[in-house]
Amino acid sequence: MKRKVTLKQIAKELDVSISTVSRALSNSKEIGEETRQKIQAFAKFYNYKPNNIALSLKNRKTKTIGILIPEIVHHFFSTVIRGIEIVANQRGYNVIIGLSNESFSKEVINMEMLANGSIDGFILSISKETLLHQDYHHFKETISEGIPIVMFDRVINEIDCDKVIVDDFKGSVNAVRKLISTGCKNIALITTMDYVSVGKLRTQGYLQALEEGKIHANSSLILKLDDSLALEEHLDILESEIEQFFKNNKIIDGVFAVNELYAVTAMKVARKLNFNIPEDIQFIGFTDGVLSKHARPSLTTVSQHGQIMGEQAAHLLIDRLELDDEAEDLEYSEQEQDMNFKTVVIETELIERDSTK
Amino acid sequence: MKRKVTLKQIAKELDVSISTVSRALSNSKEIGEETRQKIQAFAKFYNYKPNNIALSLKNRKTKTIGILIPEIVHHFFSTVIRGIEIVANQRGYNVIIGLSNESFSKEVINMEMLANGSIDGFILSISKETLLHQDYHHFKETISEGIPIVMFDRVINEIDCDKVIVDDFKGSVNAVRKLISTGCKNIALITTMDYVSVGKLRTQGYLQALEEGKIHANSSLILKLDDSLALEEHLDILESEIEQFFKNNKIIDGVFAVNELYAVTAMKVARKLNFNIPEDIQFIGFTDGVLSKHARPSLTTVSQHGQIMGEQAAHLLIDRLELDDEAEDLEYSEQEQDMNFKTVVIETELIERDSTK
DNA sequence: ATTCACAACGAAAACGTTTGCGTGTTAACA
DNA sequence: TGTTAACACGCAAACGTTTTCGTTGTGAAT
Repeated sequence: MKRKVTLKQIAKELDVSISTVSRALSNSKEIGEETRQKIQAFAKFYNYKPNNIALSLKNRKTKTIGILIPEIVHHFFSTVIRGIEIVANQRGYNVIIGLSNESFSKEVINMEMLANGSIDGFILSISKETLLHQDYHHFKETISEGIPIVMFDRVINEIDCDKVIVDDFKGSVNAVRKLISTGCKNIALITTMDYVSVGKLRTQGYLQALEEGKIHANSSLILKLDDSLALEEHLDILESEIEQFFKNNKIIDGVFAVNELYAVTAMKVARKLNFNIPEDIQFIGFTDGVLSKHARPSLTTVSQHGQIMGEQAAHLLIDRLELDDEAEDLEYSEQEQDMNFKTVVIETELIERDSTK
Repeated sequence: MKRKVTLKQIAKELDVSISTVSRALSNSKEIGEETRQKIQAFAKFYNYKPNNIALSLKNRKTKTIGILIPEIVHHFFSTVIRGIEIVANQRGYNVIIGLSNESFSKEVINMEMLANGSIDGFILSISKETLLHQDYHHFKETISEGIPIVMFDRVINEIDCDKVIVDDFKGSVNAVRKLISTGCKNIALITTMDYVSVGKLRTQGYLQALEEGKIHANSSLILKLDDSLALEEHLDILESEIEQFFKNNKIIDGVFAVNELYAVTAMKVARKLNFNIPEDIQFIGFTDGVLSKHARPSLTTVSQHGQIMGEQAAHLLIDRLELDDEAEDLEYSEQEQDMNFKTVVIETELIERDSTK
């Protein structure tokens, strides 16, 4: 078990000073040709690699970014992570992951844990519980400590930082427009309780499209489901709720659901009730995942382009981190006033499959 | 932008030494009651938290574990990560993630990047390309540098380290037994090229079960698919390959597929060919994911219990890390001979759904 | 012979901690 | 009054780097 070799050891072995070794390895021309060669050869032989932790301490930056998300066994979130990881790696950063599991306290704990020097900045999506409590002190504190944050998907206006979102409103409008244009007259909305900002926006998009299409919104065609129903265990309850909903509203000829699971489940129920899809009733779901692609019939969806969101978020964060660097060099840090936060909006895309005409 | 406060700043402000501050905060009774109170109050007020990087450097351990996997947009792998994260957090560790994207070089780069002090140990699943090349030098080097590795799912015997696997052989035997016991006489196997160890084992399990059931293995009933066909873009090719396979072998009345996607796609094709499931033909897939649960009909699967695998892997790694600590304290590090590596085998579970009788 | 420039290298500080050891003060004891 | 022990605290090293600021030694120019 050969422990990793350090500058000090090389220096001792070659009977030179630590600084000489350091300089030789960085090809400084202050060091004589001969010694440089010797040191480099020795270092290569012993596979010397500078210790990241020591570098982090010295440079006061870790070159790693913290990702904080509610859940990882989730197609959308894992896609975002992939996007972040790709860009981070390209630009020389690592990613460290924290899961809030939709819990406020876990979000706070994780954040504080990572904020103590482990990371240079955060990319995060807010947990439902946090959105419910509307307690954002941990975000504010982190930012005030000089650690930049980039929020994606589930964001809040209250916090000043870079953001990456999709146009939930526009995406929903487009989806419902599609239903209208293919002849739907009674379009149902299946959604969650709307304390999650994106849910609210999707509902508004639905209403907007109806209005445009001169269709009177009918509140009995809106099914608001408790969030816990999204959990795997309650699949049967979810189905029966939707079944009841369909039975109470036989006129439904189009369904827009705010997530994939709701849409696919609704399709399943509709088929059970002997509806023909898409002839009798059409379906569109928000968020494109594996389920949509393999459902029968395959589901038309509004794609959020998770990977692109992740890539953009990573770029935003790293840009800011490296901009901060320069600012520090130039002693500019005083001008904190106009941080120039950006909000990048990713265009959604309607992926048409067999659940619509 | 209030930068994080350090011991030095507190010391200066309160006109005591750094060591006094450090001791006061750790409740050392070497410090007088009064000063201790004063320092603690001050620290709390300024929200002092020790800098993780400095601690890591001092303690020569980072309290973070590196996860290295081929892909993250993948139900099984993300489930494992969740398991790891839960245990890691419980035991005071963070997780940092690297994706190899099934590429050998990315695996090596990522590994070297993290091995330079960023992590205390690895939990990883080997990329396909690495398995193909059979080049394992990076694992060996990492281990020889004193960084422990825990492998899961895709493991190799050649490397001495802790491992967490499922009994792919037994799981497959059970699955095929199930098919036999429900009357299948001509059972097909849909698999990948078998340089991935788990694929080979699953094939062996299939053959074993056939033998037990006195069924003569028929090589034309084994469909070996190129790995690239698993990619999303080639879904249609995948379908047509399977369709051809079915048409060439009309006697098939049971299908065992080594992954969820193959099984679900095969079901889709079978339905298209007007087979009744499970009356005419039954299906079982290895690996339980979202697809299986929501397929029509829902797919009977062999669950690998990814989360449990992750939890076990994390426990194995952290146990070893903390055991190493003691060893160091006791100057025991010499006895490197018998490292006592464990291989934990997670029991698979046959989750019966509607694709089997 | 003296100065000077330059090449080649070393000492030490700094990043933020923890900790072994040393030291000064006080109070108790003989 | 002198010795000592307990107490309360400071110094400095160490973790592994990078980098600023010296400090040598050598050859050339004056």
